[in-house]
Amino acid sequence: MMEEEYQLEYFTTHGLIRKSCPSCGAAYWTRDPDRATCGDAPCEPYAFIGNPVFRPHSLKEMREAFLSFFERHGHTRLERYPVVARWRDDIYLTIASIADFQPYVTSGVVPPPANPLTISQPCIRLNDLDAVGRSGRHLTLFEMMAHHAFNSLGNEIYWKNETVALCDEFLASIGADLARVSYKEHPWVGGGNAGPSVEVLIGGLEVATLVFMNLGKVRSSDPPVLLDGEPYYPMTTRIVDTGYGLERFVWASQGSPTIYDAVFPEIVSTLVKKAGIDASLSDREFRNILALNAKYAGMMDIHGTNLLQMREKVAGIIGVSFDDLQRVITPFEKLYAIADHTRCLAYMLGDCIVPSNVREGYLARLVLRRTLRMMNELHLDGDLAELIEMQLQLSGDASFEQGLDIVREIVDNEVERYALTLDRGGRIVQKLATTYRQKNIPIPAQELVTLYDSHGIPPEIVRDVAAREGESVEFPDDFYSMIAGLHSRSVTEAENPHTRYAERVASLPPTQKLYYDQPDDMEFEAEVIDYFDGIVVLDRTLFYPEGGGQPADTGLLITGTGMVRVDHTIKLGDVILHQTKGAVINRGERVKAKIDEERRRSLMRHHTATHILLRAAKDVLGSHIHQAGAQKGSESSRLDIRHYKHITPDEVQRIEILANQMVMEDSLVSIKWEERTRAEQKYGFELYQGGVPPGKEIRVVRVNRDVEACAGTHCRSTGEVGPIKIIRLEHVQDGIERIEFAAGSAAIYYLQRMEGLLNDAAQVVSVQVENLPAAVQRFFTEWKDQRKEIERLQKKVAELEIARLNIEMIGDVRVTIQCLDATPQQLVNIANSISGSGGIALLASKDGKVHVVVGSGNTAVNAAAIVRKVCEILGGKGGGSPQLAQGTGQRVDLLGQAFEEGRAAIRAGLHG
RNA sequence: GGGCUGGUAGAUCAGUGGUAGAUCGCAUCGUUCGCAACGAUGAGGCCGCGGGUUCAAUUCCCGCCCAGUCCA
Repeated sequence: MMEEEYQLEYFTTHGLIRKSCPSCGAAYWTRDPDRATCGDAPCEPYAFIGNPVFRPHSLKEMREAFLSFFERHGHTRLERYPVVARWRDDIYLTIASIADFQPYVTSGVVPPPANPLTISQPCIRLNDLDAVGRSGRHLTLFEMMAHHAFNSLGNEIYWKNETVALCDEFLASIGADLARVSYKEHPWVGGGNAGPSVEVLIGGLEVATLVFMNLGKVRSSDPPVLLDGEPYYPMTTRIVDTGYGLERFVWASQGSPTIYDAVFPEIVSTLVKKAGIDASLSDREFRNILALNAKYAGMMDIHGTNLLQMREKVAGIIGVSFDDLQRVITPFEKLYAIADHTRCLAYMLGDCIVPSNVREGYLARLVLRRTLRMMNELHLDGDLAELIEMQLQLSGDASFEQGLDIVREIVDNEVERYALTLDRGGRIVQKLATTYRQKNIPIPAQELVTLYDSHGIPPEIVRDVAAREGESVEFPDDFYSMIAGLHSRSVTEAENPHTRYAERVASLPPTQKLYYDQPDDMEFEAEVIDYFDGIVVLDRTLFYPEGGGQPADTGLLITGTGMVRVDHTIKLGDVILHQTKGAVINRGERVKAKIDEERRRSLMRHHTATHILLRAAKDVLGSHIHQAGAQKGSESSRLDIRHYKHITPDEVQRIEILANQMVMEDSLVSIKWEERTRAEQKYGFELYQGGVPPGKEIRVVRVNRDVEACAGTHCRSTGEVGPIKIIRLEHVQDGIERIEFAAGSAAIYYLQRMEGLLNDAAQVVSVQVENLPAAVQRFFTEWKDQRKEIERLQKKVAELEIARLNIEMIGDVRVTIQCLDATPQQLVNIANSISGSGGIALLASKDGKVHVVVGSGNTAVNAAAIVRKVCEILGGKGGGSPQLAQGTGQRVDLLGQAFEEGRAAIRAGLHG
């Protein structure tokens, strides 16, 4: 980045000079001619610890100081956005204040909600998860205080000089000595944009970054600037993107050993007490170690793997043994991490994330389980829900949508689930440990992979459990890459089969979309603009193209010479393609068109019903209910929602009743195009249920109390929807429940079909429908009882049969060879009874074919061998154990001969 | 959406191509003033559902359902 970008008039007129840091080489601006380094870690240790650089502020005081300062200086204060970036489909969590305004405001498509503006935006970043609690400064959730100015041609707000001036003035307003502040030059690149930026440093701490976004990836006539080898071009919109770390300001204002002590003193002290380490805090030496560690830990670049090296270094610097440092620090690290994680979870859950194994829900679960593990390691009794609730209240943030009771329920749910997983895991590991101890080898790495991949048991836990069983574990360093290898597969991307038409379609004028203005019309006339591969392009159409979960319309085109069927309609850019079968159509021809009315009306009913059901589900289940997908059909439709447990039958009924009440209220459905930012402010991000539509304006559909951005066709009023019947519930995947339903006539058909099934079933057992459950229950019980009775009787019969059997003695062994009138099961019973007392039985029964059973109580005679021989003669097969064997054969007529062979074989066995 | 693991008695799980098992729990009896413990006896199973292979399937194969888990 060019040096002149940083030659600000403000710097030169306010006595700042440009210096170069001997440690890192970076250029920086300072008022202090004697300053030695740039002032950033690791060039300089934290100087503010024990020696604050601002007047003491609490979190709340600092936030207010910032926002009101910028309000006084012409900025409009904005409410924070949710930590889940629901207005974007490229990221799950809000990672910076500027993320609130991407992509449409930053690209200039949509005007900003205010200009200039100020905001304190809670952001979540999980990429340094391992450093949280250890480094003394990392957080999963932090508030990025910001002032933004969006400059465009003809609308210049302010640029670099004013930004730095505001920064200086704000720092001074909270008590900073400006002589200690340095501005470090630092070219910024991120998310397809770039520009010069300065880092604001004081007391060794970077407290803010001022970014001047003026480069983008959109090609222009200006020469490109190369950054990291990538070309960037000047933009017409230039954005002041500042980020002031609220927590860092608070920390620097208090000079506490770690950021955690400054930011959540209440939680930290609660946890210290709970963990029973409050006594050691009064020990001076102990405190000293903590403070020194904090001071130098900040200088180290922490990434999980080299933590131990870092610790050794710190131990060396502050002059204690590695083990002492480790012993003192470890519990505090965990405790700090818990303090941080619970606040992160409070915002995640408060902003309605549902923990699950997908998307942002997975991230919430990740943080939650990590917190539980650390609580467990510190032997913290007490429930997580309580801590999170405490964080929610301490935050003083009134904008959480989720109710406390549901947050508690979700957390308790997750805690219980994790306990179950670990419990189950513990048993599996125990079993494995026993197996491998017997073999006298350690548990192999492959087993660890299976345990983690299939059962979610992390190897650390396997090691612990195995150790308790006195068994060691083979824990390879590349464990997680082994896992990654298991899952690395090329993702086959679904290709839109119509993109090959893109070039041809690009030259065509946009199709006029009649279906929006005339949702009730089903017939129209139009001119054929183009015709190729059976695809008809019209100048205007009522055919709704597939999109937003609503299937395409079908229908007829009537030409001068005949009729053509439209099977499918799709949208490609601004052009709508009608896919046809049948006759050839000529360009320029006028056609009459007719949509399949019943189908379309049913689709509209189902679509409007989807909105109603979503609202009803939200009312019944809680404000975390979001649409996770939907598919409309003309027979039935599906609505997938995010929810943390299974919907109960009782809840289904309540949702159904509520939905139908909204239908009966027969309120008008209102549809209007609104400017994006305005709509977001008016209705919130609940608007985006079926994905985030592009563009400056969005189509806002209001159905009763539900308001969504939606491009589909809808009924005029809720009354037109007709009855809504939930058909079935399905658990699609963790955290997502599917509601399948029918609306209008489809609902009636469904009810009729169900009624028919009930009637048929009732008729079979000859009872009234009302009595069906009781009758079926009775029959089932009776059937079970009778089965048992039959079994008992068969045993009895077998006993009687045995008494009547012909017994011949071969040597001193009792042998029975006989054909009986009995079931195969009975034969088995009899044979068993005889072999049980040392005898040998060769039994058969005839029913079309011959069943043969041999029981042998004598080791000299192998029952299976006898059966094989006998069945072979009978033209069949058989086998079994030496004690009992069975088989069949077709040749009933050869039974006598078969018996003789059998007798010979038994005799041979006994005499052999 | 894809991969993997599992589904057997009320619970936890063995097991097997040829008569379904263990432990705990439960019931009854015994021992005891009573309880725990102990001893004896017993009840309790569509071996998830549906197909296929086989003389024979709880067991092998395919599909589905349910639960769990990892990765997108």
